[in-house]
Amino acid sequence: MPGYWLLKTEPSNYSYHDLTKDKKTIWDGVSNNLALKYLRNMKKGDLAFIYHTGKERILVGVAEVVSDPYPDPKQKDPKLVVVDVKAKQALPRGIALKDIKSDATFSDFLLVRLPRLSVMPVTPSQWKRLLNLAG
DNA sequence: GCCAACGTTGGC
DNA sequence: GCCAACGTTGGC
Repeated sequence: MPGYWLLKTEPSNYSYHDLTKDKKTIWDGVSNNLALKYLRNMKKGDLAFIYHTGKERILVGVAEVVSDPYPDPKQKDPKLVVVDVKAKQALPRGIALKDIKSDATFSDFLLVRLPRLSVMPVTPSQWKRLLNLAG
């Protein structure tokens, strides 16, 4: 069974659209310790929601993790890991942050609990419910 | 544009 | 090793 994750990105820097265009990218730039810990727990074949921060605040698509975590080749510090991700599917209907926040089911969701975390796990039941909401 | 929450830095 | 000051993130 694959693990489920959520990856945040600022769309003016790198959007889900960019990922669909690139097909595949290196998910780098993560420096927060907790976020790095989660990154290190990823494995090839896991799935991740892509969330747009900033003006959009919408869950936009699903990506597949296509590598195990490895040290960022552009960094000297081996703790700074990255993974390769590939666009899988844009969500038919994006899910706005406010809809997630107003849903009591998601009161434990880390996206709500820790607003500044950029990489986080998603439980299977959260994953399923979000997919349902997305159509 | 503001500010709360959190992380990081640096003086002690 | 503590903690005040500062910087950054991201929602509002």
